[in-house]
Amino acid sequence: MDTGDAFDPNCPTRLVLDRIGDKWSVLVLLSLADGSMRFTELRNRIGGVTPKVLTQTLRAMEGDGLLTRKVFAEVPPRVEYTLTELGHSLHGPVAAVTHWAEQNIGRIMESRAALDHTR
Amino acid sequence: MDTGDAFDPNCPTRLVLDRIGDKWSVLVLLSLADGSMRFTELRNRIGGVTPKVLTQTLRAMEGDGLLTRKVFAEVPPRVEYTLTELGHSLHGPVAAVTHWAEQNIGRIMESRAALDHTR
DNA sequence: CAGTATCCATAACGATACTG
DNA sequence: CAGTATCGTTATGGATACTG
Repeated sequence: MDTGDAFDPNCPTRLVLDRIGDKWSVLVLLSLADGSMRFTELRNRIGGVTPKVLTQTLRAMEGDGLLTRKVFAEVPPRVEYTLTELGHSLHGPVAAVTHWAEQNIGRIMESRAALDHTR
Repeated sequence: MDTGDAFDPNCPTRLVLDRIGDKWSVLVLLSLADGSMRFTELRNRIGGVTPKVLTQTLRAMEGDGLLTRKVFAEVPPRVEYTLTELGHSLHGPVAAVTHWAEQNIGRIMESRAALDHTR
């Protein structure tokens, strides 16, 4: 089995799960899957995210090599965020989870409601 | 595209991602994939988790219908946690992500180190 | 346009001790 | 055995205002 080291505190699973666990990284990944976007484009596409948090998310993903940040020396400034090959390769697995979520959210909501009276 | 509603605040993606985003849910899921386990078994298998947090995790997953909690009226008490069909169905997508993590953790670590001098 | 800076609220997580 | 209770720390995310 390849799940053994998932219980190691230093395991890769933890690191990646921490990344996709935050609210915004997955949304950035899905947004950029179609192509490059600028900061404000991302901000508009992903409703509810503040610039501070979006910046944090982008910097973290850049640090992990999931995307690149390209600054154009223009006025007004332009910054393009683009998924790397590594970032694209994560899209498939993440899409599998989001697809599962869409398929099964109904059952989850039913379970949440149904358990109340048994507790 | 089926990613549209991922940007809806009430979207299923958010709910599921919040669940697998916490440190322990995925480890519980992976642990129970092989079969039922008792509370203390889980606690020993998943190093570093406190009883309080493990209980919280199990209750949340039970509420979502991912696992069942069966209490045996015995002395000493025995409680078995078992993955539901729904829980098992989530194992595949999650395993895809953990597998990706194991395959690509090396590149992530390299990126983290390489970016330092460019900032 | 693309961010930074500052402050704040919350909650996730952990340590420890105790109980049906 | 399988939790619960209490307390404390820290990390995350958000609101708001300002800047190169």
